[in-house]
Amino acid sequence: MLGLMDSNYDPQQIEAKWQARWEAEKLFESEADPSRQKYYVLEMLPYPSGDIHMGHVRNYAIGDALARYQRMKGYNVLHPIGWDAFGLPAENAAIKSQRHPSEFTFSYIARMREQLKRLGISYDWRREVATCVPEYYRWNQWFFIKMYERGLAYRKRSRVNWCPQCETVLANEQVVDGCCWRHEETPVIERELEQWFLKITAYAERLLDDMKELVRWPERVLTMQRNWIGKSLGTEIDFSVEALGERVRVFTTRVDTIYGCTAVFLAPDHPLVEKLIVRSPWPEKLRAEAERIRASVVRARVEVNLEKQGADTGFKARNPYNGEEVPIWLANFVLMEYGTGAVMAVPAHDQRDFEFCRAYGLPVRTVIVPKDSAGPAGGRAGGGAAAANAASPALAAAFTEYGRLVESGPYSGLVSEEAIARMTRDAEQKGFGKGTVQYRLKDWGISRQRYWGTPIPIIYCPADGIVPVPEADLPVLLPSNVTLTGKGQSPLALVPEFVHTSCPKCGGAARRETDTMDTFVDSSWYFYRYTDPKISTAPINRDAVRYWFPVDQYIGGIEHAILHLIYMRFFTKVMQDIGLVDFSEPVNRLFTQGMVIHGGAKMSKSKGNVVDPVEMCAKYGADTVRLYMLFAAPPEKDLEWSDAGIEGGWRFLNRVYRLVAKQAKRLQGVEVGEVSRADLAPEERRLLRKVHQTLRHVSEDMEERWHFNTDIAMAMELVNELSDLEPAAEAGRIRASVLKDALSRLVLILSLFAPHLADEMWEALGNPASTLETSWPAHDAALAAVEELELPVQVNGKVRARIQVAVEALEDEVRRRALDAVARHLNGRNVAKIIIVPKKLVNIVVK
RNA sequence: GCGGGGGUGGCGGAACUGGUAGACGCAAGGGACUUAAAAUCCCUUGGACCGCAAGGUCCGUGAGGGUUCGAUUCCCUCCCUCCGCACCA
Repeated sequence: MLGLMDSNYDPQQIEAKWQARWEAEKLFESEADPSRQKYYVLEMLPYPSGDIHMGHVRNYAIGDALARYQRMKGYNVLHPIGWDAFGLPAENAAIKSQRHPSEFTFSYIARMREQLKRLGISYDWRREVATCVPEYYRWNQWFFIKMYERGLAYRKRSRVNWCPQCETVLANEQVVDGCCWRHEETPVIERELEQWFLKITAYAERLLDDMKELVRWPERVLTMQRNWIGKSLGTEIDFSVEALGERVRVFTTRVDTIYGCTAVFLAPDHPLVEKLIVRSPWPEKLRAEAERIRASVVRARVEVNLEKQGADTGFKARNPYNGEEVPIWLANFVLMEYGTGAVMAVPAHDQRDFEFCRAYGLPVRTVIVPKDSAGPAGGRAGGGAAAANAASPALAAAFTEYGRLVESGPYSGLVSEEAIARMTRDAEQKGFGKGTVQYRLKDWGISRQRYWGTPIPIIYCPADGIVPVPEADLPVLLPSNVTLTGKGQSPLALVPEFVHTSCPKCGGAARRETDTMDTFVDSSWYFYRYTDPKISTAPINRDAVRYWFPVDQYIGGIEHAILHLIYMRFFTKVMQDIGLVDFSEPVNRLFTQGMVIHGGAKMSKSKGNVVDPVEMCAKYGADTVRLYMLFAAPPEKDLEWSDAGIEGGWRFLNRVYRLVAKQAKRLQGVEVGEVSRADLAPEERRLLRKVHQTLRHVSEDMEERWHFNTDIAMAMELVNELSDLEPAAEAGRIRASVLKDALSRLVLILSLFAPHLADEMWEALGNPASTLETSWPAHDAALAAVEELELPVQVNGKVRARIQVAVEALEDEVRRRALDAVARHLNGRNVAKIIIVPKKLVNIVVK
């Protein structure tokens, strides 16, 4: 005799019992098996911050519902978890308390692991990965060296975001509105540092192109990535600076406007600026101007809508198209990091140039008119353009659209599109320019002046220069005896035995790189490691990857749309080029869940609005918490936490428990046979109809839509129906076998959302195995079907009556019944048309 | 400014491909059980109006227009809100 249920629902006891049993029976473990179809469910790995929060619970409850469903559907499911274990928070905590970051990290991992286990998520814990152990990070180093060998990792001096409070570099993503994410009042300043970069820009085109494979990714994420990459087609044009015998190259997407160019603007840190200063009759003054403008660029990163500032260099550049000389100005809105760091100023057709030129009294010359404007056909010089130019001081804004060229020499009369093509070709033929592609995407700066990360495996030798650590010498271990000061300098630089080494090439004294890697490197490939987490001869096991990849479903927060989710795609492409994998995109389907908010704001310690999942589990049990996380909102939307709401979930599970507990004893030994519609009593029919309708809804929803809130709502309706029919069951009008069939299917549905309770009830109904080992039940369309339905009858679109008709009722009958039902609303008017939508409604149109 | 979500009862939300708006849950009110409370169970619950009642009428998915027999759903204009990017040439 299998266990029977107590009269009271005790989630603590039930959940402990089933978690122990699942673990003992290794229910969540899976192995590659080519004879079976696989399904890889992946959730974004958490940072071990100490405690799980509701956002985690939501993420993992979604993943677990899917993992359980796919397992019951017969797939060989891989469902792993790990730890994004390097990072600044542990280092800061360590500085504060004079302990070691690894202490924090590992104790937090242990704590969070227990918390996750308390939730009963179906993870294969044998595959757990922590990114801060040498067995893992050595492969970060290995990837780095592979990239270095291919020219994809390089070193250059560059500007970094620096927080004066933290005294350390911040990643771009740690800069919020120009300020430090941890010191919201502290503006980030710029510093120049030697940095290691990964050449993600070399993959810009493939990152864009392969998006066509990502048909199962949210459009939102793809759009964000597309904008982030920011491809734009344009033309580079050389202007000659005859006074210096130099050329300055500008980038423009609107070469068609070049006859309207009235200046050339340089970024204040453009390399030409120094040469101009040297040759200037007023070098001191120009240098001071350049400094002033440069400072205002820095400020522009903090403040929005900064005023345009500039300075005339006194030099001129010649426009190769019309031979005209225009002044060279420094401008604070021109960025050295984009394009060539120099632009041609066309105030009539670019809003920024317009504002600048107006502020400094530079001329504005119209060379594009609207295509449909009534100017002289062919746009010969004079006429419309002259009139437009005469009026230009009154112009309120630049005309930035495509149009027709005027006053543009041989190109006058062309439309912009045509002019761009022809003028670019001419520039190429005459050798003063070329068509080109620019991206906003910048190379990924991965150097961090921090301790708690992967050491960059590079040695600097006075004789041999930059020398990568040989593969055989990996890993470069992170030393443990460091002093963490948080004072701006790489902590590793203060560890002599780490820094001092010998050159792998010449054996002479050399020193190591002391920066560590951005932790986004760690998370760019961790999901490969799960397929064989212990492999020590290579970063990944190719056979295992071949079987398990691609990830069928990835689930996580939208905040990683252009960070982790683009780095991860980049890494896979590099891995493809190295020959590690034979595909270019690692994730088939991506799902981004909404945030958990409370009192209108994202839960956070600083706002004091955090609801602790551990406390909630102690109060209601994991099943209730998980159920509520799935019920309160569709998963892609933000979810507002509600104390009353979770009470509702708790009440529902109690109702189900009582319902099943009451019947379990008499149903335990009952055989459930095949039922056919014909031999069902009316109340049996009614019950099974609801059962199969619910099952149909949930089955369809789990495949595609994932509106778990509606699945649970349907399960609640089914429970309501069961309660309503309880008297009929007690009176024997519903046979035990039918009732057991209904309850069994309800339990299997609930096992996706409240697995512990489901297994408890499943056992009490006489089943020795877990719900997870049971096949997902098919729904019976005949049983789900309705025989009779209520049709609304509209008159001119307004519901005036409802009629009961048999599903198979003929149109004639429906029409006749409908007309009868609304006779009094027709009062003599002519029926113009009757629209019958089968099984939906009747609409009678009268005049 | 550009790009992308979103706006439905007192609240969270449902309505999947243009076909009964408000499923399910919460909250609220009433009732049953109880000495009482908790728990549980039952009933009511978008708004306005008519009716003793049975029942009925009108309005209603951010606003205004349009297409359609029929619009929360499609089209146009606008408002509000959230998110991302933001002087990218």
